Amino acid sequence: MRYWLMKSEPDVFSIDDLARVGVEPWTGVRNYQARNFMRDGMSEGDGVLFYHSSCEVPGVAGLARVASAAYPDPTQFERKSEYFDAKATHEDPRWMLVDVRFERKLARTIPLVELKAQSRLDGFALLQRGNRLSILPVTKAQWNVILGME
DNA sequence: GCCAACGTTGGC
DNA sequence: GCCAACGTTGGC
Repeated sequence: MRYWLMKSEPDVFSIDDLARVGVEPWTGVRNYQARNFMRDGMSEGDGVLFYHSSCEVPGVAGLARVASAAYPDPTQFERKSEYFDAKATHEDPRWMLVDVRFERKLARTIPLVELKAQSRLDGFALLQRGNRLSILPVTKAQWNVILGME
């Protein structure tokens, strides 16, 4: 089993939204590296840190699980979608996604500033310079450190 | 294949 | 709102 961090802007889709729907297809990823993590790295049952970005207190807000293998993101074929991609075809889909299942909210959001201050998280992909990826790998050790900060 | 221009992300 | 970082696009 592997571990991941997935970013979401809570104004758009928060951990509470995930709690409400239960399972959410992770549509709209349009970055190749992030796509490759979903397509080549993720397996059903993997652990997910649900991260709130671009908000008052950015940080890890909850836990989720990968709930499917990767499959083509249907929004790439929807002409009216903001995620439409004219170069994608059903025969040769360009964008993939996984389903994400709510597990639980953390007792508190663990703020980015605290993650940065935790020396045991040196090397954590989220904290590396200029990182903008919306999906990142997390080691088991990093996972345990972060949950220990709850 | 290079690289300038442009767009997006996301913290602050 | 600013700006650093960096991915993508497209001309050449």
